[in-house]
Amino acid sequence: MAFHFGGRDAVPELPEVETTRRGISPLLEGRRVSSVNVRNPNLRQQIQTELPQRLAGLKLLIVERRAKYLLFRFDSGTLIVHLGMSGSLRITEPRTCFKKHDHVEIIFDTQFCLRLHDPRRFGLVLWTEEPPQHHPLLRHLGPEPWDKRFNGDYLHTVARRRRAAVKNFIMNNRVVVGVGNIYASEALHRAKVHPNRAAGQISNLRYNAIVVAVREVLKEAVDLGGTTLRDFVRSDGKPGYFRVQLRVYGREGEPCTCANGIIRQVVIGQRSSFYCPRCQR
DNA sequence: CCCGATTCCTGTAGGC
DNA sequence: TGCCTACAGGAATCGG
Repeated sequence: MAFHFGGRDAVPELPEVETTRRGISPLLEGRRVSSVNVRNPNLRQQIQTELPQRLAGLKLLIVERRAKYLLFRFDSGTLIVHLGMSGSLRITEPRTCFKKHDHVEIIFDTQFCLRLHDPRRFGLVLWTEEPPQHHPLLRHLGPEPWDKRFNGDYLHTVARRRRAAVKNFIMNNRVVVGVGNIYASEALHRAKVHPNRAAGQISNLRYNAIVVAVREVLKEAVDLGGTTLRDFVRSDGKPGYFRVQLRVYGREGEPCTCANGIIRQVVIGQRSSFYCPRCQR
């Protein structure tokens, strides 16, 4: 038994984090922590030295997700986990050989190991006893993409007088969560909006299209995650992490689906961005 | 407050 | 084949 959840080749964006949550929650919810092994505490923040004794003996109530954070809820507090750029969670049998970059292991009911694998160590494992939504890392987060409050009017209002590129604007966690670099390019292409356009100069109507496109591309990816989960079970763990068919990302020089333009790659906010100069205005 | 630049890190790809 | 460099990206942080 060895199921992989989360990014391997793929950067864990919101759909990958949600897929991870759906994969691990039925196996772990209701189980009690037997022990915790921290092999390398040097992640984005150093793992608290008291984490193992804090978690030992606690019963996991539920695994939730907020933005790209996984929230492991216990009676007395919450374990906040972020997969960063290269993190993945895997459930193994105890005493399975550690792979390089397996940094943390939580054993449940002495038979289920949850392991964090994270080569670049931008991930995060953090214990908090305050409500997680009050934690400094989470308290300023904007709405989830499927929240009713995330709509064209909202974006239009928040963007007023802002001169940042719309691509950076929708990647801003305070505006809306879960839109990473890849899906930002994809969503703006679907909405036919130029990624470099100033956020404050976009109409309500176009912001409606952006909301629809963000939800569409994220939902397709979450649905693909469902397929991935079935594949994990069937193929006993080989990742095969599917991504939504990307229409612009990584396709510089290729013809756009509109058949009129050639996809361009530019740098916006220090990040690679892809768009079609003909159909995105 | 807003926004651009910088920083963390390592696997991978490309040049020579 | 191997060495070197550039690049990838989430998000906190800093400075203007």
